Amino acid sequence: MADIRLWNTKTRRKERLDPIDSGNVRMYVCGPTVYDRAHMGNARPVIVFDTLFRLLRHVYGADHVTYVRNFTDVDDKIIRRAEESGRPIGAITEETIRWYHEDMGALGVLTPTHEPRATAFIGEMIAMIAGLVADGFAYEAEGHVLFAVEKYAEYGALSGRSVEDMIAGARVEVAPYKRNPMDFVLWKPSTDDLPGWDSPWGRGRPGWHIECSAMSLALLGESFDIHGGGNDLMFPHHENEIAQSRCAHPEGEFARIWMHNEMLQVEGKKMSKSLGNFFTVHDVLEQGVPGEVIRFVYLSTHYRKPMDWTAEKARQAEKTLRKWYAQAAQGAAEGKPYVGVVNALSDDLNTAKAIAECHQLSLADDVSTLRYTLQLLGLMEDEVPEWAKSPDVDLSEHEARLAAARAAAMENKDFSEVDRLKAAYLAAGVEVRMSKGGVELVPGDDFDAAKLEASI
RNA sequence: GGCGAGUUGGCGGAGUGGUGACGCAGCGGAUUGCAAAUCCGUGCACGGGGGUUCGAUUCCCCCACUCGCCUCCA
Repeated sequence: MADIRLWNTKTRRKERLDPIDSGNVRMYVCGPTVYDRAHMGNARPVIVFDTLFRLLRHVYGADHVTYVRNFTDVDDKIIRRAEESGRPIGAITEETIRWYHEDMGALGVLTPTHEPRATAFIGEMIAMIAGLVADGFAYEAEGHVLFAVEKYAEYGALSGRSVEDMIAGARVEVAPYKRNPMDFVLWKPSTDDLPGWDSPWGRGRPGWHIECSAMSLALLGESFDIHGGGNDLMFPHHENEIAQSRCAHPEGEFARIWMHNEMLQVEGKKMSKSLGNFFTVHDVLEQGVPGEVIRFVYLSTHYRKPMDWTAEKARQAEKTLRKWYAQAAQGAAEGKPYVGVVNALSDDLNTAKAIAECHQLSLADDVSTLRYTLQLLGLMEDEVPEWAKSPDVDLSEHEARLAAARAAAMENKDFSEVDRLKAAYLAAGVEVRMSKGGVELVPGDDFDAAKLEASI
């Protein structure tokens, strides 16, 4: 069995993955707040952890991995969106979840084992909060329930901060009912016009962080193997999750290995609406960039490094993928992924190295291994994607015509007709291959049948 | 101000205490009527300064620059 080593943010070291139960390897990844289309940045952790999910399934068996990625469907951003649009919250979240599945599916992302919605686990959240209050880790104040960070000595360990330092930074929300400025909300009151659930502290709704603690407990248990997300979540979200879960269940370990991906940039700059470089995944797909190309570009940078999305990278990725797909299409029905790629992925998900190994498979023309390796990487399913298939057209008459013209030209040394035909074919997106062996016409991805007929 | 990440050839991007992958582009060659495609070959880099070491791009320190987080933005 391959030895999987992963960088653990918590210990700041690469550690060997030693599953608590190798018959059920468990991973939790923070999913989206569903109020709008997923943007290109959102897609990075999705692709990164999907690739890890695929590796785990390959190593431990598809039935021995449990992957949980939540939907946050109760949140102030959603409430705001509902107020702005006049649409019901449920309609917004349902629509957004549907979009999410469509867009991520286009990127070759597998559906996780469980995709829990926060609103389906309110009871579990209330139970956990009640326990924290009962044990003195949390307190009620003005309808809110707050976690008292001073009660958890290791608060800040994940992100390398101390409560004192953070207070000195003085960029925390000022709220008079907080005992410590760093205390965070577990439960907050809802007015009648806002979504709310009955609780021991009155009608209200959960704070953001508690859902992940409650849902990971319900679906993965007190201790599980991997917890992932973007590094912007490291503080405060993950720090707060740890505090809640460890205090609620001190006998559990919560997550053993914490993984965080770096952020995405666009053409060297932070993606932002004001810079006009803000794209949703849907936008990019609509522009005609195939999902496999997006995925390839993401995989070409290691997940712990900042990644720059550029049009040039997409162009090169498409070129490479077309070449590989043409080879993979010839692969045998049975095969296995390349061990060099499995090893690269096993070394802290070195996807860039994995792609380099694929180049070697391509060079060696090992079409079957390439095929199953691309499948492991999520770059193709059973078949080559439609967009990468050659247009199904019969150019044999044109080939014969060009061959005849060429033969004649060889005799009389007048190549004008050959050159004219060649130029016309090229203009119509047909690749012209002439050699001693004969003439071959290959329709390219920009093949235009109408243009071909018009110009010949 | 605090915490963290990064700085490798023209571009992208791995990696290592001792001849620095791979891809794209470039250059040379084979091939071609000329090309294209393909194949073969090839030049080019470890931000700056110290230190440890027989030897550092790789370890340590300092500096510069870039970026992220600290505002429930992945």
